[in-house]
Amino acid sequence: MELPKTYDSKSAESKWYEIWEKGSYFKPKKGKAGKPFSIIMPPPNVTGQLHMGHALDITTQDALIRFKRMKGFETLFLPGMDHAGISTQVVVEKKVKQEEGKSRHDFTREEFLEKIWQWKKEYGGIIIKQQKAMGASPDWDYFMFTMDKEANEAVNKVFVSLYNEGLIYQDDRLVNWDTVLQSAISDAEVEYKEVKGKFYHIFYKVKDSDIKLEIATTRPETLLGDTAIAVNPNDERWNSLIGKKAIVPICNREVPIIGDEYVDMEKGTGCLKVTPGHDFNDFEIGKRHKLETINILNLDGSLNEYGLEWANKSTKETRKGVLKKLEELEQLGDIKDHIHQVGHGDRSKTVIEPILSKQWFLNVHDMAERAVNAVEKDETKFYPKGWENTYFSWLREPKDWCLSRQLWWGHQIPVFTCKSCNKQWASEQHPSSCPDCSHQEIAQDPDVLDTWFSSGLWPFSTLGWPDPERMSERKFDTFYSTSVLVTGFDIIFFWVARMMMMGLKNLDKVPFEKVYIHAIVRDKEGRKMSKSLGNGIDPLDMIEHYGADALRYTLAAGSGYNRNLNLDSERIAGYRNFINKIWNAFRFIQPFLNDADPKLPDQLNHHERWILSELNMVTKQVNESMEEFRFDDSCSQIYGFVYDKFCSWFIEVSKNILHGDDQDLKIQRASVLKFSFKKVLALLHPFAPYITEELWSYLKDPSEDLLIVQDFPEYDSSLDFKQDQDLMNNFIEVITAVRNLRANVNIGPKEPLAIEVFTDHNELKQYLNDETEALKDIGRLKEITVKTKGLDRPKKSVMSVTSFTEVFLPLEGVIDLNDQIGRLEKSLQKTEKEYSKYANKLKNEKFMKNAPDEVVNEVKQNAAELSEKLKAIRENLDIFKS
RNA sequence: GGGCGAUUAGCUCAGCUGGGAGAGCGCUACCCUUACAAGGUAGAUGUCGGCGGUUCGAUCCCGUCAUCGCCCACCA
Repeated sequence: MELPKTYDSKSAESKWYEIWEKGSYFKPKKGKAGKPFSIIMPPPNVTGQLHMGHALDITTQDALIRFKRMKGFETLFLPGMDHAGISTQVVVEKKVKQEEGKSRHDFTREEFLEKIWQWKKEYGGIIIKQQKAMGASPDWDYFMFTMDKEANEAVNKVFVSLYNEGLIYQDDRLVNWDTVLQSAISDAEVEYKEVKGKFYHIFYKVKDSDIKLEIATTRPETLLGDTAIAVNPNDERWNSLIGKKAIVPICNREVPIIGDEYVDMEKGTGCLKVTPGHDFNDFEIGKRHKLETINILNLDGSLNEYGLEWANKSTKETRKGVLKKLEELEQLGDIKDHIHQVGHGDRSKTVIEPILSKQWFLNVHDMAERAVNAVEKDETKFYPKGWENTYFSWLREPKDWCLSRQLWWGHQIPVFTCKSCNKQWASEQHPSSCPDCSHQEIAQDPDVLDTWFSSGLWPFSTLGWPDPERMSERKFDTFYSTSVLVTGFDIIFFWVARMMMMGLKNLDKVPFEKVYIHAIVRDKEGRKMSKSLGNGIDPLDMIEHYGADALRYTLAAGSGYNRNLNLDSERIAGYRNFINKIWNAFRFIQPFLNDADPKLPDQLNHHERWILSELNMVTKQVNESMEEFRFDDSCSQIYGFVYDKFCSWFIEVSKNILHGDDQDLKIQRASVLKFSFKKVLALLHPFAPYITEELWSYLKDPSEDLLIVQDFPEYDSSLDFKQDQDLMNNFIEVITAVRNLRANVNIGPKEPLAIEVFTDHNELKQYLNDETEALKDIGRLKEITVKTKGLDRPKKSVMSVTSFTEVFLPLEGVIDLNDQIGRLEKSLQKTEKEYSKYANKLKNEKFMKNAPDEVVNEVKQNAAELSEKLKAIRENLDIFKS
């Protein structure tokens, strides 16, 4: 059968994914390791399209899962999807607006929710197909959506228990109000961005006096809600005014002048207007001084009746109007440019207005403390460890979590109020009557919970909690705590911290033993990939062009303990070439497979021991680096082995045997090739599942199952052959020397040469004699003579010196002696420089006294080898010069 | 303002507990050599950000400065 010259990723990908999925290969099964390994996939948004961040998520998680599955762990990779409250509702609102010209308020809540579900059915979850294209191997039967009734059950259960414990409470507070979404959002959802603004200086008159207080503000329109003027009680300039009244311009409100240490005498003018209704700090001052809190805004951000003539106008218009009026009143002072940080909603990108409103809060104080302790005690470990700081920094100063959102799409808050007696209580089930007065008219709180509330429960709600039957079906006891959480650092606060708190609170057990924080994917210039910059690389495009394996390998090779992964599509092309290289290595060995024994032969020669030993080293390193999430190391180890050992040398030195007549040798070599190539495929499989499964199907014995469930290679001490590795390095040096000489004297690669090699290294001499056929083949030589160093050096020749050999290429006709001498002198210089490095150390008494023996010995050995090389070069130079 | 991180070949980055620096891509020259031109062979390139210190020895440890990035806090 003739295989095509290039690997066709598309046909392999669709073929194997279906076989794996239909064959239930993704399902957890008890394996030889006898231990569970579980990863809960961070649920992508139902509105999501696969981007490179997801692709990286999938790649690293799936590599771990496939690795552990092959090692015989009972692996669960649990997929899911997030309802993404705000994003989804916004998407559907936009669609309805476009198609029907209506807003959500033109529908009842039930009607609109029905539209969202309909949207979800039609358009949601495209990302699932995209995850499959990446080759993700989760057990799809475990799939869960955060709005499924099972998830809702968990949400209600947790909410009610926290409510009954008094940790969830309702309060009138200043919250971050998103005027576009018309909902409160949590502190974590506010992004601070630098904005160019202005400092407006305003004069406030002091009542019954001629004094005018100059006050600086960036938001002059908020003066309509001022309820005090504050100065620092230690401020000699103003503290005598404390207790007097000031008059707020325009609205002419009389407000007290108060003293508060919060006021910074250096900042601004040293006087502060206090607006408790629209500033977090002012709100605190207001509480301390029992000030009135005035709300001047409507929920859409426009001014309310306190806005006077600007009622129903935007804050922007109001600001203009207020300034103009102040100018007319001659109460406007300097205006200075000012750069400051302003909070924006991370979804809507609009300026966040602090607004007083009644919201549900969760007191996280104790939960946060436990979450901190668990990490301090290593119950959960971060990789890389540095990210613990980010986690701690948030949890050590926790603010109560604003849980309620004024949206429709989400888990409705399970708090009920009796319309008759006003009793308020929380209940997991929708109650039919009031527990106190039995009245049947009951209202449920209209708000829904922050999306992250249900996400916080994800590690256990997906495993069936709280229903005992479901928990046993889903093997809760086996898989909780989960083994690893893989995610990006941007959601350590949002998600990791919340899962930790919720897991510890509800189950007394951490939700995951390890957290691997991977890099953020950026473009090749290190910029964040974004739609507006147009610098995004679409994973699906890349799969289309280069194949899923190439994309996965690129992402894995770029993933270690780094915080940025700058991705260039050229790198993906590079790894596509690597995948193709594997394909062609297979094309080479394939015709000889029939001769191969399924087992490793008892007899092994130099090169066979060498390749097995190299493979063994790589196997060891890959196993180790995978455990530490150093995918970059794993990938470069395998890459180097495949290219530089297996393809460049082992296949090359095998050609003369495979094309030769010695049947026994042929079988032996074919067996080793097959054995080692199968191991390579297994090592590669976690990163490049498709091509490896494809090639495995040609290589496997009939009794063997698919590669996805084969044993992962393990280190085997009986396959360590150090001496063969050393000798092979010398062998490679000789070949390289020949190629070098050929290039130096401009002899084409096809011209067969005769060479003479001189060496005093007895094992190497034997080795070179054993392998003359290989040498001839690779070096394009017609003859090779191996001799003891010393006499008989050929006269008319060019030569090169390696660690243990002198390689001579005798030349007929005239050779350019000067050229040859020049080359040798260059080599001499280089070697001398290197030698002196070591020689100086050996002369250094302090070094000899202080350095550890092993270092001294190594230096001695290097010096000896270089000294011999120097001697050889000098001798040969003398000959050429004479 | 507080914290974290980075600075190594043209680009992207490795470099584990200190023993004289590596990879991939790119570049140059020569090769369509019977697995692979998505390939092969040979090659060039670094004051390891600056300055001090510890040490026999520093890319690695300490101090300091510079530049860049991120997170948190702060709408006077």
